[in-house]
Amino acid sequence: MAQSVATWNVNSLKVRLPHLLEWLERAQPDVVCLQELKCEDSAVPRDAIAAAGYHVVTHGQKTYNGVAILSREEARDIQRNIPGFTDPQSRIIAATVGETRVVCAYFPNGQAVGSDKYAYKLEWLAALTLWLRGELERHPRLILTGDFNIAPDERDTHPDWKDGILVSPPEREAFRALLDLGLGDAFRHFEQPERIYSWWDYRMNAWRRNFGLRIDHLLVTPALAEELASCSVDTAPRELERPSDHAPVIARFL
DNA sequence: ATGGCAGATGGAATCTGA
Repeated sequence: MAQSVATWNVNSLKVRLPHLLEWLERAQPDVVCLQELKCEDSAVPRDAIAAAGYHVVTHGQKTYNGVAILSREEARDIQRNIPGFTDPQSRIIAATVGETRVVCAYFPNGQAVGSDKYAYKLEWLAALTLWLRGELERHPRLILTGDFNIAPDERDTHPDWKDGILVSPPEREAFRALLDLGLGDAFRHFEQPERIYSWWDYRMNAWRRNFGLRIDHLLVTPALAEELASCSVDTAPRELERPSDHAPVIARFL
């Protein structure tokens, strides 16, 4: 099986490619789920990814969204977006790697509580949950990972973070509904230091103040939870020049 | 401190992100 699975919202695959390649070399993940490629499938730098030792499957989109799964072992049974949920935005790609079903997701942001985009976010979350209920019956070894755009509870926000989008009760209830399907938060499977986040706004000197949110997650079924060895945020890439505003999160298995 | 940043598009100003 995969020994490690990571997620990283790269905020433009084109701009972040050097960071990605450097990180693959250092962290040596077996599976990497990427979000916000911001490019079409035809613009994915496949040669550079192959040279780094990874297969890649993508569900790209021009300008916004776009997701990919990189894997040491070739991915199979690839699915794009949620069946039966018509969505012009490329937010999901799922595939099987080894014995593990990997669902890579870029959850909608929602913009502001009460907005049209917020309504879309909640509809999308409901469709995702309904779909996953069936997927979990077929795949005892499943990992749902990506940029959830939800900070699950107060531990996942800087103490000064006020209410609003990403932390509203309906969003947190939707996150809870995913856990209620039988999934566990890999990060919370372990004792963790306080104030660990995965995203920091480019503005406000947020990174230097650690004014962040933990919104990038890996949720696993019990069969995978039993094999978890660690789960941590790797903040090193956030220190680089022209960083993504998200840091990669990686789960390692026994 | 919720802005003032960053990326894409297109070739300036606007949209989106979170």
